[in-house]
Amino acid sequence: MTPTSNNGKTGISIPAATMERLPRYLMQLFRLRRKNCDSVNSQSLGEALGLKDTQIRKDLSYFGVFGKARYGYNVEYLIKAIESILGLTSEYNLAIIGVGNLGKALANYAVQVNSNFVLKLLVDTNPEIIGTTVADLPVRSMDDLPQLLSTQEIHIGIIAVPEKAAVDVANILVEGGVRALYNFSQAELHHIEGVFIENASISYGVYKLAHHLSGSWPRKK
Amino acid sequence: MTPTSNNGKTGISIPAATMERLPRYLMQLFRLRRKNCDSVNSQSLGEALGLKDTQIRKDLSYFGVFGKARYGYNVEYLIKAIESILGLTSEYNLAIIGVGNLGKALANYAVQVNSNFVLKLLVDTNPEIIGTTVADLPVRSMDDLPQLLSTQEIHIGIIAVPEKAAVDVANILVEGGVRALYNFSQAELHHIEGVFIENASISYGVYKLAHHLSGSWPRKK
DNA sequence: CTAATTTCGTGCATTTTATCTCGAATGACG
DNA sequence: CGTCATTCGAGATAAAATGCACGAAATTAG
Ligand SMILES: NC(=O)c1ccc[n+]([C@@H]2O[C@H](COP(=O)([O-])OP(=O)(O)OC[C@H]3O[C@@H](n4cnc5c(N)ncnc54)[C@H](O)[C@@H]3O)[C@@H](O)[C@H]2O)c1
Ligand SMILES: NC(=O)c1ccc[n+]([C@@H]2O[C@H](COP(=O)([O-])OP(=O)(O)OC[C@H]3O[C@@H](n4cnc5c(N)ncnc54)[C@H](O)[C@@H]3O)[C@@H](O)[C@H]2O)c1
Repeated sequence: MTPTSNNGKTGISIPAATMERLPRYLMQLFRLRRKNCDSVNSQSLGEALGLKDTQIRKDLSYFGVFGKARYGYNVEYLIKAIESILGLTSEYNLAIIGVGNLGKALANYAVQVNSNFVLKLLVDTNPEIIGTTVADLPVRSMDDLPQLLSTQEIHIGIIAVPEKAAVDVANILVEGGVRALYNFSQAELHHIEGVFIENASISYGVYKLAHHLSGSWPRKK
Repeated sequence: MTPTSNNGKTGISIPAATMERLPRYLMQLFRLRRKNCDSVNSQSLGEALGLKDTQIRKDLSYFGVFGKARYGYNVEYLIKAIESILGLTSEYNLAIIGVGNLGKALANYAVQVNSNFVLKLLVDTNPEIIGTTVADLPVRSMDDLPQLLSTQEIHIGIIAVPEKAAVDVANILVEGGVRALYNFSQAELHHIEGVFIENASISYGVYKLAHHLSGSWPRKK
């Protein structure tokens, strides 16, 4: 059976909460692979992620049988399976708009995360930044962006510009055919038909920590 | 009644999901304040955040009565109320360890987010970075960190160093009395008794977008 | 003043999610 | 080769979260 098959469970809708957890499983599996672990059981995987073992088994069971009794899950196989479920079978081309501090950090980070994400384009307006090389890519001018988008397909546009420029940048990307935006600016990007927008929110974590320090944040088991 | 009071609902435990949403409400309220909106109703707040209006009313009702019929919620008052619930009444001192690209971005960002977070300390090991000024603060040497932590109280330690240095940095911070860590490195920080650890996860968002592009991510209504 | 209308707050039904439980499969070991 | 311990898979059950529906409060209009 291929990792993608659903083990005959057609029609069953996967809980959204399960889908949200899959990337976390994947990251932990990558860590295990780096440590040369061949297999992992639901209990230790759960401990690493702060989840109950039954939670993990149930999540994975929605997609078919991946584990073996008395052994657990094969790390490599499970990585392939989850990548397949998440649609990481094909490559995704990334463009980062705004190569300031955050843009640079993201550019360097993007190449590490997963080989399915390929950084293709870095764009800025600042003449001092245009032409420099970041993460082995030249920074291009914002003026050329529409033309660049017509030449190569960009799947995900990462917006790392100041708040007031974000909406304009988003529009240019969408006009150029980009269907998924990852917005790091504080701007509020309104919903655009047919475009998936994900907002990064580094501040939420700080709020959580503050609340923890101030009293008792309700613990998730 | 003060915004902190619980309207007589003592003993009722607040759903974890509600607590997770409060920071999002707060961010949206900040946006509205910047646009000089005085009031907002549950419906428009819900639309902006992709939530049902009833969800928002229910969440807020756990903490008491904040709204008025036919008017909605006073933005300023609701900000104060949520800040109070989240423990943002006192100030929190931040230290950023690792002033590379990400550290710099976070330093500049931290000062914008909320005046309750005060960036106090920037630390690095690189001699070329030590002594430079970022976000109006001098970058100090990592060697001095233990001493610096004994001089001033740091509430939240933000870790923006390479993966292999992260565990050491975490230990030094904890030994220096820091009780909350915000980890941006890919390292897995094991649970430390009495310390709250929050892991940033920029990659999850990209996985989500990839899955969306590859098929149909289960929509949250 | 009264009626119409908006929008809140909340009890309760529904839906979704997490956890418990246990049979079955697997491999270790004598 | 049979027994035993372990770990999975998944149905049943419990818990949590969501969303509906309606009464109450507040504002506007006539
Ligand atoms: N979401 C988060 O958690 C988080 C964290 C840090 C920073 N940020 C945000 O990310 C953004 C960037 O932060 P930064 O620290 O890198 O700022 P920065 O000023 O260092 O970088 C912004 C870059 O965008 C470029 N730029 C400006 N207008 C542009 C345009 N119209 N098109 C293309 N490029 C343009 C600038 O030349 C600059 O290089 C800010 O909005 C900041 O608030 C968000
Ligand atoms: N979580 C995310 O989404 C995300 C995004 C981008 C980067 N990152 C991670 O953040 C980290 C930093 O990224 P970056 O792009 O800023 O890298 P960078 O190399 O530009 O910066 C790292 C800085 O840490 C300093 N440093 C190294 N060892 C140190 C130590 N022991 N004590 C103090 N400082 C030390 C270095 O001198 C350097 O200035 C990396 O681990 C990267 O993977 C995470």
